[in-house]
Amino acid sequence: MPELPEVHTIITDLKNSILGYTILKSLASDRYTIHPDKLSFINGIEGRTINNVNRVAKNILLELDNGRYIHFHLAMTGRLLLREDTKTKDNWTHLAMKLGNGQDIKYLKFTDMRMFGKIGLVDETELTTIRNAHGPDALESNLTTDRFLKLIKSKNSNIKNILLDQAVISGIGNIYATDALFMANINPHTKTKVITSNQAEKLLNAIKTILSESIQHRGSTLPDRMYVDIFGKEGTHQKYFRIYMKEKCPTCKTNVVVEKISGRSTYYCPTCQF
DNA sequence: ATGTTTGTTCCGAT
DNA sequence: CATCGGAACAAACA
Repeated sequence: MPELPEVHTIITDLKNSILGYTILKSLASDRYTIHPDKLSFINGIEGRTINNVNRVAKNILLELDNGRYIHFHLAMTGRLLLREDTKTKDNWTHLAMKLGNGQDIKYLKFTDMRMFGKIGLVDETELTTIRNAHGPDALESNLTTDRFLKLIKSKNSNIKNILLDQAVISGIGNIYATDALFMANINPHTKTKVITSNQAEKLLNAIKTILSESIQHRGSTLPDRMYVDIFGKEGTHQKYFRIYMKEKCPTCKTNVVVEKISGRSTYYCPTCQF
């Protein structure tokens, strides 16, 4: 699924494409769970204008002119697609919205093959709940090494798990956690309690560097093409993966170890990461 | 057929 | 009561 850079790309493109557009009509599938329910969702969004688009962790929020927000989470296989007309048939479409600004018409669709994602209409209180469920954003400028160190030591687990825990620090997923640990020369099994301040600084820098690079590359699209931007185009950061999906360490050519950590494929170099 | 998959949440064990 | 780790959620592909 989309991690922070992919969601960031979607948010940026949406801001440039649909601000000031009104939701003229919407069509929702019966197979998908919509919060609070399909009818109140549709009644709550039709006729409303989109005033802003924001990201909270990997959540996408469209701010409406009635103080409420359309909430999307793409999970593993969700997509938001913006179409100029209705000719394109997109598989697994669970919500389609007709948008207009008095001049032109656009169609915004939410599709999700595996249906782990979320569609909802939330108020300010519910948005606060979503915000409070997440730790600081990985790219937040006031996230210092000291604060990062305290955060990762707040739980007793291995560093790979902690990086994926959105309640600790938000925005990082399996791919970027894997690459950041390689860049910081930290073995993914390392318990956070033994991580030093120097290691934390190096890791935080690696996280910020990798996420920023990926944003420059408009995110990563894996061979299954599950992530594409709102125009249906692939990202290019997969060309710049450091160790994710690699067979040999790019630094020392040792065979990369692939193993599951908490059910997620983790790649690391047994020589360079300790 | 079996094993994969970019995420999150819930439930059981400790 | 808090914390941790694995299973489950569902579908397509190799």
